[in-house]
Amino acid sequence: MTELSKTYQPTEIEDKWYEYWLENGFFEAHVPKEDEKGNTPKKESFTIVIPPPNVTGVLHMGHMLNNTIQDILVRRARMQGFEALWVPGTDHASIATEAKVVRLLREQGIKKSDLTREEFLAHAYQWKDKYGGIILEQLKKLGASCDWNRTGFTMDEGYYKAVIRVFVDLYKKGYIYRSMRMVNWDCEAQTTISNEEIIYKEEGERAFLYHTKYELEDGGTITIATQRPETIMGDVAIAVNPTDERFKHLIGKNAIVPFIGRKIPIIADEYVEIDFGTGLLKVTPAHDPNDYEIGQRHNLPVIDTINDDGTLNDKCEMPEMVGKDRFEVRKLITKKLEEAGLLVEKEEVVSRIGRSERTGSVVEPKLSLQWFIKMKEISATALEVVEKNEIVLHPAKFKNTYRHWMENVRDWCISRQLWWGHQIPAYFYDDEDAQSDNNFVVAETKEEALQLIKEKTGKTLTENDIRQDDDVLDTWASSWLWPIAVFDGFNDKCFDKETGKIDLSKNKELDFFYPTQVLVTAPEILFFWVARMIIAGYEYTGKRPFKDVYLTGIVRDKQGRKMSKSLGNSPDPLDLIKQYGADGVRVGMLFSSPAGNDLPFDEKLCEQGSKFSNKIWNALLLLKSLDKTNDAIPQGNQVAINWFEAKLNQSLTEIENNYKEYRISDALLGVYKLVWDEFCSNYLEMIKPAYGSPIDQGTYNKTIEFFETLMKILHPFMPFITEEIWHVTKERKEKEAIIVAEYPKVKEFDAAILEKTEQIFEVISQVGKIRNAKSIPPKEKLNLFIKISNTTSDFGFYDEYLSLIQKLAGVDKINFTDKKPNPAMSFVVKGDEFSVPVQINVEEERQNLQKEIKYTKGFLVSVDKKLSNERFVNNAKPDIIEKERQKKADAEAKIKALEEALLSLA
RNA sequence: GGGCCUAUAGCUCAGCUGGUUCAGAGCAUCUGCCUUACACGCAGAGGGUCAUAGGUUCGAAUCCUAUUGGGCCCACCA
Repeated sequence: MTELSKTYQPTEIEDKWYEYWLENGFFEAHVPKEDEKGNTPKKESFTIVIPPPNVTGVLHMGHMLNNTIQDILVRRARMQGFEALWVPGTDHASIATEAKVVRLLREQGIKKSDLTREEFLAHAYQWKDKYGGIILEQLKKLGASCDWNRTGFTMDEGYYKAVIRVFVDLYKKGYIYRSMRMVNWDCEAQTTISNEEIIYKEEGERAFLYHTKYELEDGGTITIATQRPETIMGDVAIAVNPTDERFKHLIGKNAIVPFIGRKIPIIADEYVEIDFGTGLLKVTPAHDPNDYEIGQRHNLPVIDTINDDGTLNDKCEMPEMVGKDRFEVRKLITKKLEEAGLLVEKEEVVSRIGRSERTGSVVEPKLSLQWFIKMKEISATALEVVEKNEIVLHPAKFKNTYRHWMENVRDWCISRQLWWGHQIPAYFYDDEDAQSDNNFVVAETKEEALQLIKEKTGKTLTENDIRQDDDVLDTWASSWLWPIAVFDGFNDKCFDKETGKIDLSKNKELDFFYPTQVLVTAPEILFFWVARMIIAGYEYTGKRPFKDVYLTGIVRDKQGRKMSKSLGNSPDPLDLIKQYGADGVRVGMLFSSPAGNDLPFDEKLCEQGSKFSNKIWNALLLLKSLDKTNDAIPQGNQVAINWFEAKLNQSLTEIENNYKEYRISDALLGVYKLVWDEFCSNYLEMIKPAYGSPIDQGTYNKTIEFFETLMKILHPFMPFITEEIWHVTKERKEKEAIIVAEYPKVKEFDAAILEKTEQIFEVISQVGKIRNAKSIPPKEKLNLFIKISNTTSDFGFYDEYLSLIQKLAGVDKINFTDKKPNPAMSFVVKGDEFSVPVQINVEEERQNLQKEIKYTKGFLVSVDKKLSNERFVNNAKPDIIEKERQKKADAEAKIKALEEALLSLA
């Protein structure tokens, strides 16, 4: 055996064991094979799919927390005998990645607009291959026991196919439709931009509210306020709040658009705020998202007066404005209004104006045709199963949030004007007959598309005649299939080409590993991702995708700020691992991390974690240093063994309960206390022989057994150090590793032993206090006198504990007596009086005793009062009344003992 | 603006269906100790009228109402 280091040195050990686990295939999971008789072994699966990090991502503290929790759960399941699988992978993250690639290309002097789609994608893939796997490599340092053979990516060939197949399927089922929607248009770059690419100035920007007069058809005028007079020509209505007394009489009348003379109705709509502006809103559906919705509600026409480049078109009916930029037109119109005496007021306001991140130009809301999924019907089950706890959210408070969202679910816009992603499988053809926007078909491939067009129109076209939709799908429209698609869930075997039906029951992998057990993710994507996975899960498998959802919190810095790259307040996880060891960091993060609560991160927690590693290491050093004898187990050790056996099982019961409720932090704290306080501080001190003395083999064996059990319980939290210790305590056979060792099962325990021993610990602790108070050094042995005055106890009670009391309290002699020594300090435990002869200040001692008597008497009075209250006795449950009676008896015994002690002082 | 959550020691949190063994834990703080596994340690101590105001009850940190503070999600102001 090599020499063990004085303190725990994680780095080498971690690399060694991770390598060992990989080599032995311990992370791999397989569908159980049939034997010759055709029987499959009974083994249940336990599956977790990783929330795939963005390919753009670098490991941050949020990942650390999230993946540590997953690793804990999967390691424990593995030890419990499940076929445990943790599937890793990454998400293509269309918006984030495309933005990154665009930026990188720009730095190289390449404009996206100069590239073809194919060229751009080639760059993007290059980028993905270079950086996409970094985060997974980093996870290995953390100890993540993923089955790396199964690493997935949302744009893998099979996955891509799955996404397209599902799109086609949903389209056929009538869930997907096209509709107009406002997008954010960058007039300069001539492209749509996502919400994430819009920047707002923190303090807002100066703008004007133009109060403008409109004439009424029946005479008279009204004044509306607008920030965008250049859109007046697109007005189709004036809206007022239906409860606004000032304008009620106008509803149903017509107003006249200035300059062009169009008659537009005055309508009532709740959206209008009475107090804002003049309370009258001009409705321009083509140029404002809210106006568009009002227009939809009231069946208003849409007049789009602005071109893609931001200039006005002829729809504005003012020839002199056509071709001029919208901002120039704003000035011109304002001037015209002024000249015509229609501009009542130019009010200065501060407004949030969205600008394109790429060009800085003001974002123009623009109507365009987008793809949507109808959500109401398809999501009904997803709401129900969470309501009925078939899928359980942890913590449960998120159920409310989930319900609210699902009850108000809106149709999901799934098209994005990007290139990096799954290109929408819709194919357009020229059709001079087609009036509407119906000149397309949806199909998995071009060939199928041509076939469908033939069926639809009777025309035979070639590939060159059709054009695939340029847009790609929203990232979530691919990741919502993650728990299914990672098992190649939508492969050709599960697809009937004839009928076009998807039947996933034919997939053996899926059949075994799905549904997964638990999803560990952040609450902010509860709707984006979790809800949609539930929807897709039921739609395609008829089963829930997971049983439990563990929602982690956000990792924050000490000042409570979210950790982010831009703030630079996030420590590098790999540095932390180097410094504190992976085990230390894992444990450190979980110390303060209840489900759903934010984690205020402090490196001190990691330090605490590494100290814990060291503590465990030292317990090992102690055990390894002992010589053994063949002596019988002495009584004191036997008592210690019996006690720890019970304590272990008591703690394990609590730990298991915490796991059941996904209270991982509490489970960890339970293990921590069991190892540190109960095993190290109590048990080892009880059985530890004097320096240089050997230990009997029986106690030693039992102790190693305990230690190993503790290591098993600890393994999911601290995989590396436990594996190391496992191999140091004993010679192990090949593949006999703790990672696949059997997890301890909860056993019954003797509560009476625990109670009795607690009482002894109390005595030892009280003696320690006297020692502390009198500054008596540990080496100096004390005398202890026990005066039994309680009927519930007798001298025999202490017999088997005498040697332990002597050892742990540093007591030389224990004397049973009915008279206490004088002078001495005393204390009372369960009615028995203990005294240690020391010099005392009689007056001080008397005051202490009197104080305690007074307190206990006060306590007794309150109990008595309660017991003599008829309404209490009549209303309270019997067991509670019994408890009160017990309290009364205990208090009375204590008072008696204390009073005797007080008397003997004199 | 709509909805939801939350308020307990300096910090992070437990406290399940109301009952003074429920006022707790870990960390931090303070005081002793180099007692041969561990000073990355050991032994102790202090610290909260359970946000505020009402109410229900024999009894409330625990249930109800209001107020105030904190957080989250969604929608975002012509």
